[in-house]
Amino acid sequence: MSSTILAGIDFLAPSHLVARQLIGVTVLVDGVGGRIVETEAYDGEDPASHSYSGPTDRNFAMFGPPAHAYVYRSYGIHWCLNFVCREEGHGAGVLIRALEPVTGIDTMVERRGTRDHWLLCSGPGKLCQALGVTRALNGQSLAAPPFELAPAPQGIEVVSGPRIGISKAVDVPWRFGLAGSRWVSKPFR
DNA sequence: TTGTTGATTTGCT
DNA sequence: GCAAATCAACAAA
Repeated sequence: MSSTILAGIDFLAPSHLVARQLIGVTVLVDGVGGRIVETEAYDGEDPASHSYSGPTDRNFAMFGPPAHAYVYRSYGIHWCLNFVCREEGHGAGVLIRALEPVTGIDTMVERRGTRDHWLLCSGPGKLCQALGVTRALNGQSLAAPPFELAPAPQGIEVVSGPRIGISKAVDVPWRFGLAGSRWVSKPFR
């Protein structure tokens, strides 16, 4: 029960609220990670969400307990990391789109094969490669190793806008980012 | 410099 | 068989 609250965030809240609160939170995977600067929210009534059509072999983690990880393969090539929420019994989650590298940068550079720090985590696929996220972490609790979450600092400014890379419900402004951050995958208006 | 296209797995029709 | 919550290589100007 109490395990649904991590880093000061209640993962039982609606996914767009969780997405907003995740901005600025520091997340580490096996000691490698950084500060979240960009997220997107998805819920069970969203045509763009994987959970829209009910549980499948791939997305069952989204219908599991909140504050857990949902990892899926995108376009057959990349991994994408989500934090699971629960919204009135429907599958819901928050896609981690970008973060600012803080800890274990050497490891990220090695895994990504680039020394350009801008390209380490500025996108969901890159981020997962940099942090070593694979399907082995699907369904894992965010409260237990290798995950580690630290609360966001106070007074940060969050901006929102339409989501990216989807073809449905494009107008829903459920993309959130840290205002003025250069680490996002695409700048906000 | 910007724009377009290929790669590859998974799930649904 | 087709489409997808992406990324990076390559072509053109």
